[in-house]
Amino acid sequence: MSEFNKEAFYKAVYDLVKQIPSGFVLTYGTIALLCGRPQNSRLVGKAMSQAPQEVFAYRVVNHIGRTVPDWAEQRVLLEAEEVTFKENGCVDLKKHIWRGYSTK
DNA sequence: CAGTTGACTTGCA
DNA sequence: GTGCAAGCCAACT
Repeated sequence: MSEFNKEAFYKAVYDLVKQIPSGFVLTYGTIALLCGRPQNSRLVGKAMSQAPQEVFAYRVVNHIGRTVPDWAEQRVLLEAEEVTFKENGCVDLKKHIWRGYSTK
């Protein structure tokens, strides 16, 4: 039976986010996909909301590069990591999307 | 225990 | 890229 533990998913998300190098970002959908739940992108966000400070939650953005609805510090932290932001407030995913899990 | 909400994604226009 | 609608699942009310 395919029992899915939220705890395992959360741990996988945290472990993955912790591995993100500076200057790179990842989308919730990508994280959810790598954790084996492409449809649970919301759970990734929910996990991040409960994530401890030892997790680089600020390196996680949504699929257009938009930051968290109510987290002004995130942009500052990303800018400090040489992450470029566009005038519309979106991160340049084309340059900063992390591919460490699958280098081609 | 049913309904609403949310740090989201995808598809269509 | 932007806007609207539908889908998805856990947590909250």
